[in-house]
Amino acid sequence: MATLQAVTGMNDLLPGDGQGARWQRLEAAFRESCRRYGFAEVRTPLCEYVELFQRGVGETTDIVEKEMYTFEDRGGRRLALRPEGTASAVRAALEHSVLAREPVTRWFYVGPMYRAERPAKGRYREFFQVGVEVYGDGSPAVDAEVIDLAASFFRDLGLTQFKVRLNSIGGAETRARYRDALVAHFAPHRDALSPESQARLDRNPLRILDSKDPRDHGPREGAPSILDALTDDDRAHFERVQAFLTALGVPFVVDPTLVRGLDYYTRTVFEIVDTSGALGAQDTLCGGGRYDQLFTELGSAAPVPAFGFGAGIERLLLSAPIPETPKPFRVAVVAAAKADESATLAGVLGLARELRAAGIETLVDTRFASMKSQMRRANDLAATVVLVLGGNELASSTVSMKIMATGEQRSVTRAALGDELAQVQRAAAANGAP
RNA sequence: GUGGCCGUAGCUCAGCUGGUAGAGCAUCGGAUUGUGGCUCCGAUGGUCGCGGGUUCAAUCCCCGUCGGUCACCCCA
Repeated sequence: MATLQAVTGMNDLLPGDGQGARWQRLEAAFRESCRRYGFAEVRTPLCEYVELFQRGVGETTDIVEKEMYTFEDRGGRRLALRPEGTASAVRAALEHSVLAREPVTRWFYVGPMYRAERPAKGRYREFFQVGVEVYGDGSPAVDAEVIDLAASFFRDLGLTQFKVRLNSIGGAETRARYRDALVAHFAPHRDALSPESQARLDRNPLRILDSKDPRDHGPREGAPSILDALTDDDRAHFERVQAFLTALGVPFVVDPTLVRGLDYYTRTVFEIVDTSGALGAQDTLCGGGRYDQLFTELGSAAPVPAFGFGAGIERLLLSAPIPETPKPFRVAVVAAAKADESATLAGVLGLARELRAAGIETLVDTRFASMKSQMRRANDLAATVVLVLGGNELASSTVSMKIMATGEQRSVTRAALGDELAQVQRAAAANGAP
């Protein structure tokens, strides 16, 4: 390629393609949900020491093993672009002893994440996530409340076709037991498994369960369910999560094969998948769960229960019918190109500054181009009103005010302009949407 | 990372069995010498993704490469 281009899998968002407003509305809706549920924003660097993700997300996960952007800084330190948000947030909470100051921490974040995967629809190398985290409260009520937050946020975006999938992978004891049971089940079928799953059998047998390779379907028949391996405590926790969700009226389906690809999860795991088909294979809108061991793994002396989720903005935008924003009241000031250029443009700038100081969105056309051209541009930019300033107007301290919707135009004195515009704005608001 | 499909004007695309390119929209100008939208007329705009090969001749066939897309993998 002769011309410079953006890095593979990383996108520009340009004004005018209609997407910027949708991003802003989505983020606003998320912040509003977080406000209602009592979460506050945390911002962390998008770069961390590699070790954080190795210890936090897990050495053997695909994310850490083959998808992380890592590099050395000038001091030879090993850094990584964050592949997800939770490890950084926990690091920040620990580093600043946040839980020494409050019993429960509720954070949300919005920002870019980086994974060097092959790009596809709804999957990019730089992608944006929103997410929430709760630290310090191990109650199953937190699990249900946060899942409710996610579902409620999605409904606010106008999403109706989605499904909450829920599972419990228990704590360390449960997982050790279940791992043994799984290995015992799959070992006799080892040769029938896909090559990937044969490797998983040794490293992370749980992942065989959600393999989509048809070769793994047969051996999977009759495999033990993790739900049967839960300890009494883990089972009680899971049952209470379900009871709380039912009480909240959040529909969900329990799927014992749901396993997440990050090592830090314990007990509750969930994801919300899009069922509209708008996303193809990348149908996971949001994923999360409980990670009661993560603080300890990152060096916390005391264990801290934690729960959270992350959701992909690009994917939400692909399936959310976020409506267009209504047209704002907007004034364009235009120079009649017949008078003296400097005097007229000075007048245009002065008038525009006056309007802007009054809080009115004001566009100027300083090209000193033909009236036709300027009017056309004002129309393209969806100006509600165009104010024309030329030799005549300057001489008489007036402006020509044209209301674009009706084509009506009249001369208005500078003194009366404020009131006249306010009147037009009221009329436009009355005519326009809601 | 593996496989399939696709890369032609700013955008969406057409281009026959190989003979060096077109439309619509957009942009600019004019019809309307200080007035938008609709209509009409005109203009600008392309190393046919890039590199190599076959051929008298390649947008077209072959190979490579870059990018996109779909599936797998994985995941948000």
